[in-house]
Amino acid sequence: MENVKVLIVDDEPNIRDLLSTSLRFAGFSVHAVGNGADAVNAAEKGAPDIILLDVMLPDMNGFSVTKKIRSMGITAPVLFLTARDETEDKITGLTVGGDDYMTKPFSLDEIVARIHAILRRTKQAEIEESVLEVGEIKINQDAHEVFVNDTTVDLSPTEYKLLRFLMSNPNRVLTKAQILDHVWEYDFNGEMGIVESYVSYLRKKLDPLTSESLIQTKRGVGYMYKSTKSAK
Amino acid sequence: MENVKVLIVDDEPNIRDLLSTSLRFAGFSVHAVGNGADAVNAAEKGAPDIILLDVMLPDMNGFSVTKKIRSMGITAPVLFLTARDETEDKITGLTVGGDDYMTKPFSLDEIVARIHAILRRTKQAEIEESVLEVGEIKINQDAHEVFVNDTTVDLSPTEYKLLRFLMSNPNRVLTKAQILDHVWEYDFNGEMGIVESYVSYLRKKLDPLTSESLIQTKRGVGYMYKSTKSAK
DNA sequence: GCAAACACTCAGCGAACTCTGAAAGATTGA
DNA sequence: TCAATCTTTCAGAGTTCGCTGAGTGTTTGC
Repeated sequence: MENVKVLIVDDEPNIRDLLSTSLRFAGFSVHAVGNGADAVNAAEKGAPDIILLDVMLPDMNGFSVTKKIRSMGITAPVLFLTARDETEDKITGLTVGGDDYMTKPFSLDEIVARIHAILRRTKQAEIEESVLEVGEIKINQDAHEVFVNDTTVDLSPTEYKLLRFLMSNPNRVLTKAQILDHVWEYDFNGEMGIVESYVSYLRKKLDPLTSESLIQTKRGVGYMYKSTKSAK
Repeated sequence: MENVKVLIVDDEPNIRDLLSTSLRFAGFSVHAVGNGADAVNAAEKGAPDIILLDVMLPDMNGFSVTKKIRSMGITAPVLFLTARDETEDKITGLTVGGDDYMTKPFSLDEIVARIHAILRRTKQAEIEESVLEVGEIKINQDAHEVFVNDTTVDLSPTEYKLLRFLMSNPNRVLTKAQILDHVWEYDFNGEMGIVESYVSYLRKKLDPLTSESLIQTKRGVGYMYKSTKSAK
């Protein structure tokens, strides 16, 4: 999946930085701009594979940007970023074809997952796997389904995101701060105690079905999802 | 991994010196500045591989510095240094991408370990190994796990740090003062007796599993981790 | 509009950890 | 050999850390 080019369009520098840093680290090639005109320009010159587009821009709205881009023959899918209170129909009107949308504030892990999902859908002949299987647990990311030894487990959205983040970093200690930054929305400013709570919830649901406790506590450091099979 | 350039940004001269000396000794190429403006400048000119950045600076805070640096296209990971009591609220969003944070006061060994971890994560195609194996003992630094002849050993955080420090200087006598300076936080003002205590704890856990006592006492001098097998 | 599910906070308990001091043991030099 | 010094070990006080259940407010689905 190497060398996927992402174009980020958002007028808030904070969000732009957050996304740039985060997606670059996730292995994407990133270009970020702050308004619609630049976006059209960058889309033409940069040939992005996917576009993250804020719906509310200073010069033109996301709908106009998309229309302009599409009229130029650019078919890259668009992931719209929209405030939670935008009207439902306005959003649905935007998401045609391979497009999708996310409401602000989002969590970084979720954004990465969504991008992968979109790329998977558009470039269908893809090596990318939507199933994440580590140890005894299997996650179907398309269906948001979790299986422990082929038994279905019901998880709340937050529990699901937490588990997915832990499982995508097996055998590596993740600090509560890292977990908070990736799983919770970027403007969350509560305490880290919530991570403990959700780990507790997860264990209560998962442990009865597994042979050993899969989420380990590393006191003073953080948590680790353990997979005995093939370290690395 | 040679010739890694570290940029240190802290307004307290004591900390700056402490870090400079210590990191230089650890094999890094170091440049240190005392305020945000100089930091931005040095980041541009010096092309550092990693930046140690105090969150509280006289002229601008660490986030502004990061933002400015990132907007200049510099992607070097940042290790934030922050006071322990400003953690909770200010820490959110810090561990994005390859970035990380440490609370003051820190221990020097921990800082070095953290820098290595970050470099390992960011430059993924790296020779750097997260596994430290000397003699019969093996440490997986990602998982914070210790094995003696493939048997897991549970260590407390301090025991772990002490062992790691000893193992990273095999066949070399370390004085109690050195150990205190590297393993304990820099403002620790207790007695050296604590080193003796923790060596004792370590031996009690490790010796039953090894063929010979691995931590040797050099009376009147200090301690040494012995490795019969070709050091280095 | 109601009930169920969910997100989050908080406080209390128990366990783990850090550190100190003191006693017992080992080593050294005279 | 003896005394002084250094080292080891241990018990215990004080603290921190993590887990969990109870409770509140919010969202979701019927």
